[in-house]
Amino acid sequence: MTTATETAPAASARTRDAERSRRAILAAAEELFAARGFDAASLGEIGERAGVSRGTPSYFFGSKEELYATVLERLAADRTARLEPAFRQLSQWALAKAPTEPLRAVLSRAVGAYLEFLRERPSFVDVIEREALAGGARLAELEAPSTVIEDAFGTLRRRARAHGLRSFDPTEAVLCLVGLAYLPVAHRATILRRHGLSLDDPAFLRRRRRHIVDLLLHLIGEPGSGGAR
Amino acid sequence: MTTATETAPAASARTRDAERSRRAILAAAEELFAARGFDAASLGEIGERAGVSRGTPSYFFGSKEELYATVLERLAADRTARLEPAFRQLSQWALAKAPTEPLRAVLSRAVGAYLEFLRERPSFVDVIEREALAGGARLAELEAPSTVIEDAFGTLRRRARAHGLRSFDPTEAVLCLVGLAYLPVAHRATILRRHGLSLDDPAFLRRRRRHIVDLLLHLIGEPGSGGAR
DNA sequence: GGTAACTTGCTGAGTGTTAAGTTAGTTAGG
DNA sequence: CCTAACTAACTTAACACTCAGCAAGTTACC
Repeated sequence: MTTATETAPAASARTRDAERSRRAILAAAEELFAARGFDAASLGEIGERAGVSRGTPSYFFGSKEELYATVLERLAADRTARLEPAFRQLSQWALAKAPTEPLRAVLSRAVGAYLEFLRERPSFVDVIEREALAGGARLAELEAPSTVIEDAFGTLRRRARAHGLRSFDPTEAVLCLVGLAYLPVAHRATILRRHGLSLDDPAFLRRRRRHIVDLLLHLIGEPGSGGAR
Repeated sequence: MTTATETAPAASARTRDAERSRRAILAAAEELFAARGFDAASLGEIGERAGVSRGTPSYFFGSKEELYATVLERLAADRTARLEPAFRQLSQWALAKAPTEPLRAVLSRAVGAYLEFLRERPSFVDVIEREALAGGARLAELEAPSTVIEDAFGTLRRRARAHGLRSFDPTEAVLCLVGLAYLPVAHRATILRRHGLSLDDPAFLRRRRRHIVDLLLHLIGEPGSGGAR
């Protein structure tokens, strides 16, 4: 499995670019940490996938541990950036005196953003799953824990009475959303496959989104949450 | 960290008992495969925890792979044995012409059994999570896939009209139950801890059970599922 | 004494980290 | 403009370690 770089030495641009190398190493590390876990992902393979040598990841990031921390930070930042718009709209809906939109519409966009993010970035789910299995110590070291979802449901809860909602527990809402959204991604290779479902099927994702919104509205206590599918 | 076995050679009963050793090895292997995963769990440590030597696990189970397969089989069998009674009652409720109990009661027992099993046997959840992360190839090799939950919801769906239930999708019900029940166990070290919750808190487990039953009844379409908490 | 139930020594493969070596880019001085 | 001096960006090699699997040995029990 040797790469044929020697046979094409002058062709491809083999220029030195630290930023490019850093990014390539981070991307490779994210994939491999997600696929194999911290211990089983070797710096050699990370370097190989990034197109650099065995020692380069250490050269740039100091240690495997620091490289991993950087991967975690990038994942958290990307998640926040992706979810913030939709979930801030949810908070704003709750804060409005007379919202112009139905709650279902705003909530559906938030759930949709979450599902899309998880689907586009399965590495995120895998790394988080592995963190959970490892005790979550490294994840807890993150300084920016990203509470976008918690904040939105917290605001919604505080303004529940004003909108005729139940006095639901925001934590339960978070557990509900996360549980239902994570599972199909985390278990795409086991449970989902056993039921003949796939994350690549848009119809399944649409159903799942509507389903989650339905359950959340029921939990939150939106009056019109029952009825036909 | 050497054990002081040499200083007390004759005292403890060091009798030879193949069946006892097998069981001890299986238990140790389950714990370590759950805690560290297939690759990172070493046969040496498994032997140490089981009170035998490095080579004994291989002696009894041939290879690490076969030992792992045996652990998987035992987990699946234990799960089936534990869930079958409660979920069969659910099927029987659906098959009955005029059930004497409300659906909520039977469903609550089934959900309760599932939650209790997961809580008592976190190794089960961890091993399954690791299987999902590893692609689930080894899990798929199991000959007895254990469809207790699927069967119950399938029967319920087939008899839905007779009980005034919605024509719900049984797979969605499974995903809902599994997602909501797995998450708190799988992420006990991350999400749960961050929200100050613990699986050791009986009140939390009771709330969770009621919550899951509520959402399932809503999904299934039980008319009286709404209302006060 | 014979066999099942183990234990111990060995081997080859693979790991993270470090240190030394090498090469490409950059810049200052003429 | 040109080139020598310098620095940043890597590569290669070595070290100390762990592991699974095998083979050979040892011990306990019928």
